Amino acid sequence: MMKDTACRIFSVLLNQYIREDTNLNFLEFDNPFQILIMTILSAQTTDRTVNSVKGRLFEAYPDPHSMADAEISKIEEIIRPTGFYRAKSKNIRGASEMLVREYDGVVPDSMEELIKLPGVGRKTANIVLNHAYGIDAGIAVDTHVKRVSYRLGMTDNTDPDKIERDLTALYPQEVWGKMNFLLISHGRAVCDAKKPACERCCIKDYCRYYSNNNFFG
DNA sequence: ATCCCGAGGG
DNA sequence: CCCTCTGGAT
Repeated sequence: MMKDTACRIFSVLLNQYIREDTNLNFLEFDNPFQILIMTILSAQTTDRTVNSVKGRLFEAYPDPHSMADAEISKIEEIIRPTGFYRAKSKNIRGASEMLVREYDGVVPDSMEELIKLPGVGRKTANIVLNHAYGIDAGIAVDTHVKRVSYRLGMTDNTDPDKIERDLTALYPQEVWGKMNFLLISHGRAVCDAKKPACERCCIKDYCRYYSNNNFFG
């Protein structure tokens, strides 16, 4: 794919997701703690479900200090709809405690330190670095990024490391974090693995999967 | 009834 | 490497 096509896809997606007002907290680069928590919460669920609990959660526990003092059972009650709620609650509380104890309540800005936090692996850490700090941490290739970028034709490979290289070559560094978010969101909301909603896809005109009638072979 | 696919643990 | 955790979408 040509770089100008890739950049066109980026701006169409960005406008679409700003208009839909979904998960704008991921695009705000000003609250690393809430970005971290939202990212942990987002595993194995939908944007809508996460958005449905974030108000109550952050109203009760807006920062690492209050979250570190929270009753686990109270966190569980709030985030239950997002699934894996016992592990997530324990991790969210544990991470908050570690932030208070070891980092003065400040979310660290390096991969090594982030992945020490409970519930934070390389994918989550990567997204936090990109969205909370705008730091060059490459592009985290999860299955959504893999599927969407492959369908669009941004890569011809299914190896995550190769896909990351292809995507980072296609986009300027200052856009990696946002593009990473947009590919994941689009993969969840529209470009479904089994039943992609191509009729309402804002970038279908750029998609080789769509133009080939949802078929590769 | 089945899938989701990240993190952690065995 | 392989398994489990969960509610929600389908």
